[in-house]
Amino acid sequence: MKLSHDFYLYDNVVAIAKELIGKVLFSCIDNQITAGVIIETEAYNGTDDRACHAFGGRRTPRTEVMYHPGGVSYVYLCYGMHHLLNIVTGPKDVPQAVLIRALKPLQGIDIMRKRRKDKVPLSAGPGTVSQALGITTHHNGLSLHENMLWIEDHGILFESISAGPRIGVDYAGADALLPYRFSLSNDNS
DNA sequence: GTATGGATCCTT
DNA sequence: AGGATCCATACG
Repeated sequence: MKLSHDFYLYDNVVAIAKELIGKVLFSCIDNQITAGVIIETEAYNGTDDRACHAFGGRRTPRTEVMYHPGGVSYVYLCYGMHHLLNIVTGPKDVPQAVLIRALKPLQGIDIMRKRRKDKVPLSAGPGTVSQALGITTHHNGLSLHENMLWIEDHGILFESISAGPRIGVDYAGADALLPYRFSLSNDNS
């Protein structure tokens, strides 16, 4: 079943980023259901996090959705060509989000391969995750309690989850070193 | 209005 | 190791 409102509203994006490892992300786009187990995430922790788009309270048309109550999508274009999928968390007006960086494909794998044009990896790396699921900026601001994009708890537990610095945020100075990236420690592929 | 650079991916 | 590729943002 879908994760509850409370799961997303908890005011601790780092804890949520870790808890999302092992949950199952679904999309139903163009009448095609695809899903995968979340195996890598990163937390972006509000106005005090230099790596966060909402650092310093920046509120623009792009970042607006991060200020919504948790439980909606935040999709934006990176490097002019990659759509990156984030999950907004925390209370209203607290701009926190979790970047989904990698999935273990679970359902609709043929569809995912087709969307990826048979390239590998199928869904490891934030740009490829969105592509495999059919996510674009058109899917920004979707509620995860509806039937286009949602996350379920299938009771999957992993023995050890490792934390480390986030990828590609060197510009964030000391904040780039924070252990806000979570992934599986050992290969369970 | 212009300028700048990025939460990346893919091929060499 | 480097090119692709273009929007969002910041600045004037």
